[in-house]
Amino acid sequence: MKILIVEDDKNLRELMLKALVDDHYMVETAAQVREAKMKIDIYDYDCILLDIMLPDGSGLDVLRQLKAQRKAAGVIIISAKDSLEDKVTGLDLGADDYLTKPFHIAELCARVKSVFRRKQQNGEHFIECGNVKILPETRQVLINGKPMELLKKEFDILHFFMTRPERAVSKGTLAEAVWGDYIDQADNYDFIYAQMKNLRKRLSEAQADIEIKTVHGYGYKLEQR
Amino acid sequence: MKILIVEDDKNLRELMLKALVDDHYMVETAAQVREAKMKIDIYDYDCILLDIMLPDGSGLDVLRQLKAQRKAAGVIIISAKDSLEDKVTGLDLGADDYLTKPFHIAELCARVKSVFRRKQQNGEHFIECGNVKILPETRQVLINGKPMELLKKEFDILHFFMTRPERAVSKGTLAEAVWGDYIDQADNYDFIYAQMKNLRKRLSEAQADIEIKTVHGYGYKLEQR
DNA sequence: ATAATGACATGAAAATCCTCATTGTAGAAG
DNA sequence: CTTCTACAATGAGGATTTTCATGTCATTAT
Repeated sequence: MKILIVEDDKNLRELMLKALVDDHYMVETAAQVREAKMKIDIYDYDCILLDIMLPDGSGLDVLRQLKAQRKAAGVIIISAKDSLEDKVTGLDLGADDYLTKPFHIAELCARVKSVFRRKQQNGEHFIECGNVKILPETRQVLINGKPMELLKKEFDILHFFMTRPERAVSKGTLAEAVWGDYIDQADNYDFIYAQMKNLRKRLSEAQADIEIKTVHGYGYKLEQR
Repeated sequence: MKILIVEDDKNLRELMLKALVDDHYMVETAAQVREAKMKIDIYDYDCILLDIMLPDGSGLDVLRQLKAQRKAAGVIIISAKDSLEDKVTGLDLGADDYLTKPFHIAELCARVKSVFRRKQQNGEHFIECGNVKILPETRQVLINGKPMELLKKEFDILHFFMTRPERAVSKGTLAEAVWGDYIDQADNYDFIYAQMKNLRKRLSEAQADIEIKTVHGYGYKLEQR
């Protein structure tokens, strides 16, 4: 159970950190929007505690990136005073809960626990992009609601790109994510080309309105038409 | 870069936690021998900060388990007063550095950094068991110094067991580690049986003095003859 | 002890995945 | 605009991995 705390106030951050570590979560922290975005990009968190007023921007931007990347993390928004506006925008953007400063640490722990509880129950996780929907749990793919067959690696690759739609990804990153660590500094990427060809064929045959475009000299990028 | 802090003094633990988190490491903590052993069993850390005097036993036991499991984590021993005995035993057991309480947090950070530096340089990581030696970086296997060929999955499986010699491992755990998350609650384990057969054949043909025995109703276990 | 049941092993067949040789294409340089 | 070069796509073949059908072994019950 991995949590990211995004909070610029050092004292509060450490207070939260301590409480959650004591509750046996794996916790990381970020003090700024920039740092938070970077970490979210790299790691998958289960829950994010998100302050809105940050020195270099609004926490809501972090939330936007999170949703754009289709990350499944639960989000608890934390904001000074009860700025109704932020609360509404936050919940609109898909936050799971809202906590107003100041708050009791026990209250925080309870909210975190309940986010996890809800995440456990709603087993209907899915990722959608255009007319393509995938269900990671069962490794199923639906196009316009019709199921379509993908082989293991094909699914892994599609899943990878649907997590990062519209973003260019290098072949090295893709290889590491789908094939594992030991392949990272590969001398040739023929195995990617081969899988790409098959996956693209399947997507086009199934009339998906998404497409994996190549970024010459770099990698690939999933685009919606 | 993942660090585990094993320290029973709450204040010191949090001080260390804070400093290392600020240095952008991923940090987890344990207050007891029991907790530390559990976490080491499950996760792979790059560095472990290990207090010796703990409420439920000696930190040296944690170190022993670590080495028995052939984990690659660097270890910095932390001990009250400079008990020369613990220091010697610790370094004997393969600790990388030694720090005496009380110490400056800056000193700790410097030591951690240097452990990582050394780990980067020494590229000669290997795991050995009986007359079998494997080099994870290059995915090579040597038996009595003679190289032997293993296929990808075979290597992954052998590597997995050499990390946990003499310990029984369930098929579910093996599957999760070698094949990935989505396979965990598999309905049948034929794919394991198949790989097991091939790996065993190769090991016996190459005259390895290790053997993967089956633990009926549970899984497998690597034994040295 | 023997039979019955579930767990594991085995060899062969099938499916999947990767490699290779070849062809096509984008971008840079002339 | 043409040529050159590196990168990417393709199809076929080969290698690896998984599945399947069957046989063997361990454990429990009879």
